[in-house]
Amino acid sequence: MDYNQKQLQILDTAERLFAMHGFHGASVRDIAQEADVNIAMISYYFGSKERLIEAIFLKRVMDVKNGLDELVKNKELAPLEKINQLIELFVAKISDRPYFCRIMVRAQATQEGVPTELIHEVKKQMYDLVKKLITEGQKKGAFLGDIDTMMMVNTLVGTSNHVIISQNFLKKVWNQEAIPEDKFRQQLKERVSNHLKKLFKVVLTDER
Amino acid sequence: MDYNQKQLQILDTAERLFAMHGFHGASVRDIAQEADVNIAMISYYFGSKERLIEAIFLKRVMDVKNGLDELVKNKELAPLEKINQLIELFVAKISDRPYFCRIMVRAQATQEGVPTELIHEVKKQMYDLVKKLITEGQKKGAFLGDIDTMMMVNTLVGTSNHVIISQNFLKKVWNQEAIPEDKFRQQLKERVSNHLKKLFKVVLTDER
DNA sequence: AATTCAATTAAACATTTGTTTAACTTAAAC
DNA sequence: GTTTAAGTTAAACAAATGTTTAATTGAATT
Repeated sequence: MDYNQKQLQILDTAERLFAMHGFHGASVRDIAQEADVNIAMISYYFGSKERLIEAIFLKRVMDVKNGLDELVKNKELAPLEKINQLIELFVAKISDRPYFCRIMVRAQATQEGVPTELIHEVKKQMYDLVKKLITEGQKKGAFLGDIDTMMMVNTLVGTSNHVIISQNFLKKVWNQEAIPEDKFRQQLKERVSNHLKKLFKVVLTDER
Repeated sequence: MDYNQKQLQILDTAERLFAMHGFHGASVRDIAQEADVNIAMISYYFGSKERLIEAIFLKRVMDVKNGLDELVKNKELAPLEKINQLIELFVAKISDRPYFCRIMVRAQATQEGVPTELIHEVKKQMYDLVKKLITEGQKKGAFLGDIDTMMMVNTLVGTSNHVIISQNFLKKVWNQEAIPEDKFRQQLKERVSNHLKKLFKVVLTDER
């Protein structure tokens, strides 16, 4: 789907406002005003508010899906290296799109007029990929046998999401309110990435 | 705060509807109708919609806070046992209150007219407690030295929350749609609890 | 029995909501 | 230069929103 400048303004603004105020909390008037377009343009281009958020989901979820697909291609890596790449990719994706991360979390928490099938599809893909990577590692003798794969995915996704959505709190509690926003985000991204890599390593293998 | 029957009806219904549709997605009319009370009773008892959700937060958050306070009292337990108790308590609390868990997750993801200070307060308490428990364990030589405490809390809270809010998805992907809701929830609760206990043990200590 | 005050109600209130309309502009195609 | 169609606009639409009002009920207290 290729969007023109005005459509992109609407999509970006809507993503931000949906993330910060929720689907029903962000009005089309707010979106139109902040995106600097006439209200009617939203219906004109996207049909309705529902279809607008659907467009946002389609745009972003496809991005994640494609990222996962690409990851599968790399064959010659060691099992743990593949896991590490997955962690890095996933953390990077949601760190770079914190607004969409918030929308996703909200969408999972409820049934807020959101394309549930799309979410389930990409989550399923995620689960299947991790399962495959861990099983492969086990067959090669690199990973231990007794592993709750599904819960490991929950830890990966849950930890990453939680760090993103509670950024403001972490900044406060960690006494990092002085440093600039971008720098803090970058630090957080690396820190959660390293944390998860260590976590998976110590759980999946015998080493530290 | 002691509420009468009608107030409790309102609080319970509002909690459920706020969780499922978001703060702005659940109208006071919906709440009044499902709680089987007149609309005006909500303003009469709680003042406004804002103050209604604040009352919900106050009710539930205090519950968690008190639970954490009690936990600190137990002194004679081994370091890992204390961690295990914390995990069990936390998982139990949010498993038994899935609606409020959803509201909390939404509230953290955004700024949806919610008492942010209250949330930050109880989260801070949680962080401080884990920090204390881990530091104690390290001093006693039971825990390893190189541990990212803050990220461990994120993993505990993030994983637990994520499991609760994506229950429906897990049920589907795990092919457990046949078994009754209560049984499934109980299974999930024990599974995530065990998963986190193993995780913390293998990260904090040298054993498995 | 009269008084008092909390509980309860239906109706009304002013805003805000998402969406549509109909007129107008722009610019490319013929 | 005319035609065509997409882009753009302010205004209007009905419906839904949170809150208040004013009247009524109920049951204790005096």
